[in-house]
Amino acid sequence: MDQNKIPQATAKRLPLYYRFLNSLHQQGKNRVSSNELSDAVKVDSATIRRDFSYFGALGKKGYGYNVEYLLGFFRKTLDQDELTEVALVGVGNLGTAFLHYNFLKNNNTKIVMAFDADPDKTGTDMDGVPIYHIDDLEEKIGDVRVGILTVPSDEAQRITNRLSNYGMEGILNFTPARVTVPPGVRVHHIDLSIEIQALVYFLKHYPLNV
Amino acid sequence: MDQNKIPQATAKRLPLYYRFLNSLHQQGKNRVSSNELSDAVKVDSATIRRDFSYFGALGKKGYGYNVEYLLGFFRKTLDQDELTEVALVGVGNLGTAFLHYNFLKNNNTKIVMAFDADPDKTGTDMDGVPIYHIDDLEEKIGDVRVGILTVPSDEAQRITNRLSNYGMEGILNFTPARVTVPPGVRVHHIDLSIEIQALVYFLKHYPLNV
DNA sequence: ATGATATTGTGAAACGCGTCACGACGTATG
DNA sequence: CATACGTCGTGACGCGTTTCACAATATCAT
Repeated sequence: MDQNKIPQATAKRLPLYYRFLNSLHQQGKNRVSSNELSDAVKVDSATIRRDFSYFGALGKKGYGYNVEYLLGFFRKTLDQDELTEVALVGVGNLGTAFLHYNFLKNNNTKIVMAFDADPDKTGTDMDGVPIYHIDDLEEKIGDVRVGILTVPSDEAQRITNRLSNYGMEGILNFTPARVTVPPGVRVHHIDLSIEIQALVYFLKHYPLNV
Repeated sequence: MDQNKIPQATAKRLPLYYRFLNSLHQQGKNRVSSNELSDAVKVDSATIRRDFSYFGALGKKGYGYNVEYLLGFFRKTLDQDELTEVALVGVGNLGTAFLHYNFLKNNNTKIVMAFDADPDKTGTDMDGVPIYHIDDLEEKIGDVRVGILTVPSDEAQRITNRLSNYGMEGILNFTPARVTVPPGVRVHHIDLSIEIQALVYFLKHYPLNV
């Protein structure tokens, strides 16, 4: 587990690099410099070089990085070969957006089932993903260890309890509720309304240097 | 503009505090300590105290914070900023989720118009927000300076160009595309697929200390 | 009143991260 | 082969943020 040394900030950028390297590869490019990459992904080139350097010396001075080599390396590092199954809870608009989103494209995660409380939605498929009733959560969940929470916020804690009681290890919480979980469960919050407010706040108070 | 002194990290937490204080107030609670608050919003209590301290001494030692007083204070601090109007581009599932979301609740931003390329959607209202055709963007946009981008990713750059040509200052980009903008335009990226991959990566490589 | 208890506000230290700047080293060219 | 050039990898620095830890001070109970 020597990857513990990789900074979290770097880890969050890896999928971005991977995705872009893939598209480079498809374009037939087999060489790329940190500067080109920087233009494309909008990350400072020094940051990119430092990020890569955590994995060792992947590039060649005076040349850059070999796209194919880098891709192969990241594929292994990011475990792109093993698929992670994900369950989605709450098939509202946001949940539906996720279901329609093609997570398999350059991606190692797949939504394999969804849950909702609305009987009109349950029993059906959406883009090949079965939608079960929320009452059947425990029965259907199986080995899935990662969940996406897109339910109304007053349901968030209750559903979270059920998920974590059933061995869920990671939850991506899109509700504004700050849920409490037992130790060992990792929750990431994405609070859309806060993101907008933050953008507005920065615009007003932290003008870009132009 | 003395809020320039407030750290960005603090600024991003303010809406969170405000939202939770509101719910405390509705529960009739009139006193809260940084530790209680910490449990609820999952932010270290020392961080909360430091955040509050940027606004002066709001609490009482040995007692905590008076909920009503704190609320009143934040209301002035946050809401004295007038309402910010936002335009949404791309009324797919994700865009629809935003339109249905009540951004006015404890919030100083409001989506006032939306755009889409689908003639079936344009000309109608959604929760009181008019949906115009994307071709009328320049004509309708008016003074709006903040945009939410929920279009297909291969449209992202083109729409971004049109928005920034028309004086847009802030863009919240939900597409995976990393768009290029003129100087002076601020773009925040929220990349849903990266968020999932990051969660999975952390689960595998950064086990929680249990 | 008095002592026990609770909780703030904040210096100071620790941390994580991004950026600069440059030596090292490989490639490209004539 | 020699020289010019390009690009990496990284030591060092600095900034913004979090966390520690505790004096100061208020409350609470008797």
